[in-house]
Amino acid sequence: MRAAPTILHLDMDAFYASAEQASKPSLRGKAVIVGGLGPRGVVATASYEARRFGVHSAMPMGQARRLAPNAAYLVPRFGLYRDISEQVMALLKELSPLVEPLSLDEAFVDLEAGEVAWDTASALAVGEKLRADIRAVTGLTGSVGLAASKMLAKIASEEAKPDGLRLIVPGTERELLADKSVRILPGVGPATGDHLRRAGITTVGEIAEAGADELVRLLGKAHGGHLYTMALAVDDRPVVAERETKSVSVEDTFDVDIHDRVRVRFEVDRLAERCVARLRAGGHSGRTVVLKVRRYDFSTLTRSETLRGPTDDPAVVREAAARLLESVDTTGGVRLLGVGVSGLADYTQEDLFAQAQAAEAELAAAAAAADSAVGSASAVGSGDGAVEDEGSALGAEVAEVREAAPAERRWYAGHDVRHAQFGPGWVQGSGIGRVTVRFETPGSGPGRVRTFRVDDPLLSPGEPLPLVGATE
DNA sequence: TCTGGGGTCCTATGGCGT
DNA sequence: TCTGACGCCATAGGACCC
Repeated sequence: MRAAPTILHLDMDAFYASAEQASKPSLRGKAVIVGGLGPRGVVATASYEARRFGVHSAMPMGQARRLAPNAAYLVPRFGLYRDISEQVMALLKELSPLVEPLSLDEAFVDLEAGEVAWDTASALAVGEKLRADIRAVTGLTGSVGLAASKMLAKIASEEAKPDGLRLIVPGTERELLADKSVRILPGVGPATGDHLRRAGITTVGEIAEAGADELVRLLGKAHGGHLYTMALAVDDRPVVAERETKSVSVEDTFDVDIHDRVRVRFEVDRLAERCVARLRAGGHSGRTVVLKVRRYDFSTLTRSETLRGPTDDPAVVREAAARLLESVDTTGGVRLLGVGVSGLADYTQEDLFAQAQAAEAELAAAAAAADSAVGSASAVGSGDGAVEDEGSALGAEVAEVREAAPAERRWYAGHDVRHAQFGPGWVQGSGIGRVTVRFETPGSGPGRVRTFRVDDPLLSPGEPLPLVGATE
């Protein structure tokens, strides 16, 4: 660990909610909750005004609505957040080549590698200037933590929130950590926290007192050992700029459980297509296909299959996922389905060759399996045979469902729209054939609300407007 | 109105080759 | 030839993070 507090952690304050408040003047100073609005949605971000009602991230939306019935509820607009995030990351890259993004709203920066800070005074100056720059460029606030290691910089930014800066002076770390809950250490979640509590350990200081052996005994070699060193405030993890993607996955939770086997199969097909689209967009191919199923009772299981070579062929992934689905009991209903690909490889000609071979082999194997299945089914006559027969009928029925995809126009709460007469605004709510729009822009004052029919021809979806005046 | 979506890492287990 | 130790890989699950 270094001697000077030259690792910076930036955490944007209530990022999604703040971005929405910045683009919607009428929401400034109000409780804003961003998240999934369906019956099974959860809160992604709550504005600080909403947190006063007890609303927080990961809370079921229904509970949030009970706590804060008058808050504004919005669907996330990742495109907007990504644009803002890129502006912020660009500012960080001006400080140092070593920038490690953790998510859209968080990153570590190695200030020493950027030669912009070498001691407490210079680090503080860089941190304050960064906060000012972020505000000037994006109109949003971020909190900055400065310390001699990643762990402590992150703890510092957490304590600085909202809209603050905190520096942990090297040498004071252990003393500072001693009385804090074990939950502030990275890697200690609800399960590990409970585990430690049952062993009589609730503070970071108690971890340090317990000793390395005891921690390893309690939590295993890797986790226990790591936690013990963290508790001593020892953290040598470097800031890593480029991290390679290890897997790509997509998943959907359904508003109501799916029971129909045909529908389940159809959704798995769609997820496989989406997964491969993302895989290809990232220039990847992968060898292992993973199917994830969450059942009606929230029990979750995964099944995976490793192919002979990496693929980015939708048909290959779809078929592998379908085979995996065969081994899962879905009676009782399915709440969530997911398809992922791991074992990623860079796309190369060799991969292409291996993929073609693997696809052929898989097809041949599948054909052989189908033959033998049909054979044994007809031999049995009934019972198991009925299940297998349904399998062969699935393909045709799935194709039919795919044709019948409805293309109804949806107005999502919070999304930008444009009205031919009234100009730019955003969807405040919709239902019963009506959509309510508030006409305002980031630079305007709070705007007026008007209601239209959902099929009003003058109303069209719009693009997010820049938060900081592009016109001025 | 119970519990999202996209990831990472670790552990246990079992097969297989040496 | 049998057996054990060992390492590697595939698979499944769980914890954690934002």
